[in-house]
Amino acid sequence: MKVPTLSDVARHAGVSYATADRVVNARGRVAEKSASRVRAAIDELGYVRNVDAANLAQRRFYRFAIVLPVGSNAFFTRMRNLFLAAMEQLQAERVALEVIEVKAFHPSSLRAALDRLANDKVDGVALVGSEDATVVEAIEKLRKAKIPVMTLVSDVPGADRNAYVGIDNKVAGRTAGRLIALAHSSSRGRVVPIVGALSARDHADRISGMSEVLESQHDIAPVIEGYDQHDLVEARVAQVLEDDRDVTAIYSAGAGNAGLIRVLERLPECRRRPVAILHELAPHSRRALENGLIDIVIDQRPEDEMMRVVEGLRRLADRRALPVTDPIVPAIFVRENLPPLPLARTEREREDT
Amino acid sequence: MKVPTLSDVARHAGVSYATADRVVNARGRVAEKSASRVRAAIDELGYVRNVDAANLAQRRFYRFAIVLPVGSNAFFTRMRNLFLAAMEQLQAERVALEVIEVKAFHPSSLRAALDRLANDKVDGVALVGSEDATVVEAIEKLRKAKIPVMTLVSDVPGADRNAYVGIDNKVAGRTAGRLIALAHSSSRGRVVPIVGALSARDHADRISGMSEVLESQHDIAPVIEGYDQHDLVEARVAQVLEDDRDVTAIYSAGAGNAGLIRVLERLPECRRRPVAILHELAPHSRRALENGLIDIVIDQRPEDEMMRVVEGLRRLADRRALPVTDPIVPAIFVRENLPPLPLARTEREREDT
DNA sequence: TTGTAAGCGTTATCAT
DNA sequence: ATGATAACGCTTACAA
Repeated sequence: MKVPTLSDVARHAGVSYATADRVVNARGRVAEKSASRVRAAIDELGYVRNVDAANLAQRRFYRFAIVLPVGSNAFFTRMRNLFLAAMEQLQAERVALEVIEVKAFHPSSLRAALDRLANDKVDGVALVGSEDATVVEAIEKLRKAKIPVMTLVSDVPGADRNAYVGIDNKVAGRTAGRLIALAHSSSRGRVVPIVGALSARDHADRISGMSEVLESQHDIAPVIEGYDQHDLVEARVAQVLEDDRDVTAIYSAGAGNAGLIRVLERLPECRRRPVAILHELAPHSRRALENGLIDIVIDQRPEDEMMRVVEGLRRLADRRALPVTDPIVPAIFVRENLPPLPLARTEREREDT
Repeated sequence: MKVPTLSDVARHAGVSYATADRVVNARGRVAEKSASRVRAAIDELGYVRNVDAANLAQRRFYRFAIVLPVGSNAFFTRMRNLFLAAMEQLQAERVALEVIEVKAFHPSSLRAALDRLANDKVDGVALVGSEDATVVEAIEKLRKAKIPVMTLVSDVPGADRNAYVGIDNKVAGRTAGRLIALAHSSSRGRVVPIVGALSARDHADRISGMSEVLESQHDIAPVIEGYDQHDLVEARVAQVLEDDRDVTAIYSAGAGNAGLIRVLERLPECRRRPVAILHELAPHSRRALENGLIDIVIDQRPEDEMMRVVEGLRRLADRRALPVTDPIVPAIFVRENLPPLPLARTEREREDT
C-alpha cells in the first residue's frame, strides 16, 4: 500500500519533478499542456502532498498573530491569558504566537494592526471581528497576501475569512430564554434584559433570541444598557428592581456583571431572588454561582476556542482541509458542574469587570 | 533564531550523531557517560525532536484501532458512524482507523480484541472501558508493547491508560439535579430515576450525583432499571406514572429512551407532564425535544470526543505532549439550541434504541 | 559501545 | 518553460 509521491506523479505525467512541483504549488510558468497532464496524473494516482516533508524542507516555524481588543473586559483578559499560557507548550511545537492588543470598539486601531501584519508576512492571523467596512478591507488585504485569516468570538459579516470560531449568539439567547421559561414552570414571569450596548451585534442577538422564546408567555422589561461597566450596571439594576417589584428573572447578555451580582447580594431577605442568567465564567460570576446568587452561566469556553484557533491556523498554513466541525456549543454552567480551577495563573491576570 | 538539531546536540556533547540518537530514542547500548553528556547538551541547547522529520524518515502512516461495544445501543452506533465518517478525511492525513466491534458487557470479548492488537503492533488503541480486571491486564499488555492507549466514554479504573476522553458522570448527574431543582422553583418535587442497570458504574454515578443535589428538598422515587431496552423502559415508566400521581420529574441516565418518550407522548391531557431530562442526542430524543415532550438532553458530544481521540492518538504516536485540557463538558441541549442536522448519513446508520 | 551514511518527499536554487 | 539537484533533520541498516 504505497502512497504516491510527487516523483511518481511526474513520471506518470511524463514531465520532470520540478514541473510537477510547479503545478502543485501554483508557481506558474508551466505550459497549460503540461499542467493538465500533471493534474490528470495527480488524481489518477490519488496523490496528496506530504505535509511533513514540505515542512521539513521549509524548516517550518509558524508565526501566528492573535489580535484581541483590550480594555476593562474580563472576558478578553481571560482570552489573552489563555493564549499567553499556551505559548510555552507551543514553542516546542515550533509555533510562535504574537498576541496583539488593540483598542476595543476602535476599528481603525484594528485596521492598523492588520495592515502591519499583512506586510510582516505572518503565517496566519486570528482576530476578534467587528462590523466595519474598514475591517473587511483589511481582511481582504491579508487574504490577497496569502495570509490565512480566522475570526474569533465575533465574526466579520461580509469578509471572506477562512473560518469563524465562536458561538451563535442568537442561539445562546434562545437557550437562555428556554432555561428561564423552565425555571418559571407555568407561572408568568417578567424578565429584565441587560446588555453592554444595543448597538453591539452580539448583545442584541442574544437579547432577541431570548425574547423570541419568552415574549409570548412572559413580560420583557425594557433593556438596560450598562456599557459593560459594573458600577453603571449596578446602579441601573438596583433602580429597576426597586421600581419594579414584579421582576422574576434577569438575563445579562453583556459584561459588567460584578455590579449585577452586588445588587443580588444585598437583596432584602423578604424579596425572592429573581432567576439570573449571565454570560462568561469569570472569577466573580463563578463565585456568585457557588454562592447561589445566580443560577446559570453561559460560557463560550475560550480555552476551547483558543485551541481551535491555533489548530485551525496551523492547518490553514499547511494548506490542509479544516475539519468540518459543528459550531461551538457554549457550555451551560450551574453551581454543580463548574470546571476545576486552573492550577496556575498568569502573572498579569487581573480581575476586571 | 535557529532551532538546534540533533547534529548540534551530538557535536556539543562530543559524540557521534548515532550516539545522540540512541539517547533520544532510548535505544540502549550507550555508555552512561556518553548518555549523560548528551542529556546535558540537550537541555543546554533546548533541543526538541523534529516530529516532521522523524515522520518523514519513517514514512509514517498511522494505524489506530478503535474498539467499541456494539449492540442495540443508539449511542455507540452514533459513535461508530462518526469514526467511519471521519475515515475518508483521515486517509488524506495518512491515518487509518480500524473500527472494531466487541460484544457489550462482555469483558473477554474486549480482552481478546485488545490482545490481538498488542501483537498487531498498531500505533494506538482507543477503547470504551469497563471495570474489569481482565481489561486492566490487557491494557497493561498494550502499554508494555509501547502502544498508546486511550479510554473513551468509560474509563478503566486502575489501568494506566495514557488518557481518558469522556465526561464525568457524577458531575453530569449533579447538573441534571440542579436543572430539575431549577424547574421546580420552590415547590417540592418527586423524581423518578431511570438507569440501564445500577451495576453500570456510569449510570449509578449519574443517579448518585442527581440525588446528592435533590435529596434534601425533594423526594427520590425508587430507581427503575430498564436494561437499556425501550419496551422494558416503556412498561416500567408507564406503571410508575400510573401508580404514583405525584411524580414531577424524570431523569433517565441510561438508554432505551424511545420507550420513555412513548409514555410521555400519550400522557392524558389532564395530567401535567413531568420535567424530563435524559442523556444523549439521538433521533428520537431530538424529536422529543422539538415536540416539547422532554425538556433537556445532556449530550457528551461524541463528535468532539472522536476528534479528541484521533488527535490524542496521533500526538501520543508522535511522542508529543497531550495538551492539558479541561475535562469534556457535556452539552446541554434544549429545544432551542439543537445543532443542525448533519447533511449526509452513513449507509449503515440505524435508529436503534 | 560507537560511528557512517543512505534514504524519506518535499522546497528552492540554479542551469538550460 | 523545463530540468537537475542540494538541502531539510530524522530513522535505520551496516560497519567498526
